[in-house]
Amino acid sequence: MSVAENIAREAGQDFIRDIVRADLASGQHKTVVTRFPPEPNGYLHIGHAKSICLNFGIAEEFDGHCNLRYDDTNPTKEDQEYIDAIERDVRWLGFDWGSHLYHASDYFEQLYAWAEELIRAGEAYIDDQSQEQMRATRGTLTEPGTNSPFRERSVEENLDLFRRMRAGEFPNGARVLRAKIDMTSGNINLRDPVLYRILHAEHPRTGKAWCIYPSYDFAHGQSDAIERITHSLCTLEFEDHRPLYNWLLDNLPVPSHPHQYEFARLNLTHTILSKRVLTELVRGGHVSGWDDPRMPTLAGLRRRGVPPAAIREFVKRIGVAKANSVVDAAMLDFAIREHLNKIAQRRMAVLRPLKVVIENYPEGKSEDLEAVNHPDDAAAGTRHIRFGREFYVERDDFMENPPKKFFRLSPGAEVRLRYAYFITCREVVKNGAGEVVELRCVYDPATKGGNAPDGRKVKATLHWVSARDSLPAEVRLYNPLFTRPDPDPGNFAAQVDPNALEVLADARVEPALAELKPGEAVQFERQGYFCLDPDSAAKRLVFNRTVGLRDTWAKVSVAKVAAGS
RNA sequence: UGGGGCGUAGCCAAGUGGUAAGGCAGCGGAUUUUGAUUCCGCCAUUCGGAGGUUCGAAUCCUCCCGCCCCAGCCA
Repeated sequence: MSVAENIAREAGQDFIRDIVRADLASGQHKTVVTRFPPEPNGYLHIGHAKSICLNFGIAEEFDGHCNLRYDDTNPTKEDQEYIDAIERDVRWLGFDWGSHLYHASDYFEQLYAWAEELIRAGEAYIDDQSQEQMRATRGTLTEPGTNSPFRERSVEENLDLFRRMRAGEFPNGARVLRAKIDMTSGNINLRDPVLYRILHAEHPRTGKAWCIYPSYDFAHGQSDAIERITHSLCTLEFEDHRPLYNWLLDNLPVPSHPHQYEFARLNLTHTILSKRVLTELVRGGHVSGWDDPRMPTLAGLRRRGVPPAAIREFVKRIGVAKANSVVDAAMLDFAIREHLNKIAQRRMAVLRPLKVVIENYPEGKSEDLEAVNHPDDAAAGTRHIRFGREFYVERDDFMENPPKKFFRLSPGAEVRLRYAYFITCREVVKNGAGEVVELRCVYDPATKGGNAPDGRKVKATLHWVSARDSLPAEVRLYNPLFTRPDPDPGNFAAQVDPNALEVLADARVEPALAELKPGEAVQFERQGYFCLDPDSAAKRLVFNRTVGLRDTWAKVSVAKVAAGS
């Protein structure tokens, strides 16, 4: 097997790659050219990641190239902010369009010329009907439409009107250019679709040069043809547009005839992948912004600490097919953990501190202990952590009246402090309200490092931080934006989980964390993977939880509560 | 009810006439100074349903059922 074949096989099998492979094998195409064509009207989300990985991935695997093309045909919805964000996010995901950056707006002049040709050929006409009239004469899903009274205008009149539309003589909505196809077609896209509309709006790139703009259908296929795209990949809802896509390419003197193929868009449980909804989430203040770590946007995932490689791996695992589906968010979590487990160094941090005093540890004494940075990677080295008489453990690691199978601290129980000593809880100190505020314990000096010379075992190892040397920090925990796995896009606001963000303001972390670099992933042992949030400052560390560790105990304890034990 | 698609395990998904890959989740068990990781094992006699063709059908044919998309001068 050749290297290229190996790579292609590695890349996985899906019906689109099968088509590409077949086209290359048959000589139908010598090279493959794809494109990722976002409209700059919002931020990219993980659904786009599927498309990006598909388009750029295929180009890479088959030694072709992929264009980044902005489908910027509707200036009323587009913005430079989105253009910048899209480039940043595609790059971050790990893809490079090289010099192949294009815009549908680059082709406005050519598109206009083709529209005139269509008019000259008698294949398009100017319709003066109002939007309401057009809707009324378009027919319904089951009834055919009827021809516009303006359908038989002369070529001369159509040309004159179209030029005057361009010249700005008419207000928005006064007239449109329509293709003359078939008002009785079962496919509504073929019932004389609108090709150009009047929009007196400033375009982020062409400014005020135009007041008429091509529709998606008139721009997309021709842009593909201009760029000599070989495989134009889009989502299922465009299947009905393919006949129109082909009609236009067949009726215009385009330089190439690309083919459109459709695949199912990504859906994920516990979130909504719709630009409309995400935009409303931001504008309605339900989240802090497009990069809120609860958002499924690439910017949000990045801020949460999700590595781009994990997203690419996730996309690879979910495959590409035509069946509508909803992928379990647990699959994304798995891909994130899998990657982070390999690269993240381990540190100790106590999210909800509970003070512990070792009564038989000399007052004022302290010692340095060695801790490994990564259990499976000796090259990651070690660091020193300071142990003393007083430190903090996780509140959840202590229970005064533990249920069966609770291995952690409780009165009389002995546990290991990671890298330090075995300790036994002797006394529980409570405040006036009856809340546990401190634990008085004793340690076994012979267990230094965490092993007992007499071979006795302990069932739990706890993480901890020194009371004197640890640093205060804020830790932000993120849960799914929606509690229910299948939130309703029509009623999303009411379904946003108010507890999706949980802020722990009094966490304590080991001093080494002060050196963590922005964007660097770290594992807080026994808790999960974290990263520094941009809100973090030298005096005030702020961490985001990217994803928690698998937690078998949490499942067991929840089951116990449910069972009433 | 017109047109276009899609139904393989709880979820994603291979499979294209030769006797149901893989992953996630789940469940057991081993190892473990993270209840993590790792490792091992289990998890569809059946492919939306019913007929038919065939030595042989998830794959071919017929009918039926279910789900998704389309009636923007959005993309």
